[in-house]
Amino acid sequence: MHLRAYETKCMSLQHALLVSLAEQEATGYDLTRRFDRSLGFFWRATHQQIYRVLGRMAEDGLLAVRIEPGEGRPDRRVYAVTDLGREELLRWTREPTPSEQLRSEFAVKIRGMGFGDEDAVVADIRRRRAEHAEQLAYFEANRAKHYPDVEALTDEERPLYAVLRGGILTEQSLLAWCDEMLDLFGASDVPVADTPPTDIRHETTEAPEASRTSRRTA
Amino acid sequence: MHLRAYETKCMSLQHALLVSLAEQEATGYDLTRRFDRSLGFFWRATHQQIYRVLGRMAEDGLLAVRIEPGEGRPDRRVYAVTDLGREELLRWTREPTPSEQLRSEFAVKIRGMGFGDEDAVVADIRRRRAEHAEQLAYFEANRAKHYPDVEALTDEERPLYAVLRGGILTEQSLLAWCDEMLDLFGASDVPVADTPPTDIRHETTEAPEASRTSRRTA
DNA sequence: TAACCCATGTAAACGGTTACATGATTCG
DNA sequence: CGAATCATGTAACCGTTTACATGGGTTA
Repeated sequence: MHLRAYETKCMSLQHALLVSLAEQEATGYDLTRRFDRSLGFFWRATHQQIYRVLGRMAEDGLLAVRIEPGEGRPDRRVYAVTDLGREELLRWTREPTPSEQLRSEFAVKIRGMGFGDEDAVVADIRRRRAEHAEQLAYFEANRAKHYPDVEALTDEERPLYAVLRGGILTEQSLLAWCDEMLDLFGASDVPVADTPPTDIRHETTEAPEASRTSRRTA
Repeated sequence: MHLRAYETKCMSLQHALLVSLAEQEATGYDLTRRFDRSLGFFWRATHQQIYRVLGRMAEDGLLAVRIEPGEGRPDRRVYAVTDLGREELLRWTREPTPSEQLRSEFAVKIRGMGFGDEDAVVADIRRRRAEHAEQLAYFEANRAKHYPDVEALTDEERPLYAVLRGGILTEQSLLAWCDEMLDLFGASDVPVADTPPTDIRHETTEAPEASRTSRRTA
């Protein structure tokens, strides 16, 4: 069978889909919702993109499609990983993952703040601090709920926990950066008002939860 | 004057170029090298892309071009920010910066490791740990050299320092994540060999505290 | 009855990457 | 003499985003 040229390059949505479908077969619609939730924090994708890539993967034999006729609504096209797909998954885990270069418009703006409205940039830092605090609280609540005891993790849970910890560490780091900058630019005296102490750690069982639409991590 | 549709959208390379040119006028070639260096860790761009965007920005009146004839080699096209460009820069600093969704193939791979070669993934974690340690050491050396005293920073230096700290915190966080995962997946007994304790910290000569990224509380 | 969910798609535009091309100068 | 530097570009491709489209079922 032929290999498309781009299969050798990044093409990561494909692998994200393979992982998600290896966990559980699904339709494009299902996957879209999964990407809106747990997986979505680390890899976002729109339904248009997902449908297109699913189609290509099926063509390439990585996925098998089963069509469930729907009355009135369009047929459900349920995708499952084939043997070839599993081989590709195995191959992929064996190759080194290139370090993604971080690309931060925020950092560029900080760097350029001297040429613009400094007060506005400081306000933006404060706004983002609140965002990161909220996201962190959400992750932490998730962790406390699903993985209360690190020692008791099963083999299946461990990778999910690891990824969640990645999110937590990332948010903690961004939050700490914002705090440091607010201190540096002399704006720490303005009350932040909305979020409790920055560093929510492990055993804490309180966790606000609050304004979150999506929950759960499958 | 007309506005292109995409000026209202992200279009961030444009702003990165505005910032860089506001600091110092330059040719496309100069900018390419700048993006390979300091600025490049937070925003990478190839020369092709830079030339294209520079051309468009000049068309739109954000930049002025001065042509210095070169003998033999192509003319130097030196770009400088116009008043309109400075206005755009000001406008940009006043609008909130959308949180960039992080997109990590690495996280996806961790999540899917159960369907692939787990040992290979653990090896990959170890490899990336070393990369982050190296990058962190580089940043930290940079900081020690250029900004040895936080209290003594000038107004011009402060944003540059802030951005560098962002890089340091990011790398510390990724490094801590790798360490945590190596511990979690029971591979910490394999010697890492190359880098000293995770947490290189600022002036603080206090206790190391080991793999922890953020401190502080508002 | 209005809004949202299910479920699929097409089309166009844009941003970014890679490959290819040119040609003089300087340095080891 | 070969490699790297200076300095600019074209062309093609790919991934991603946004807008638009369809149409029945469920719920407030």
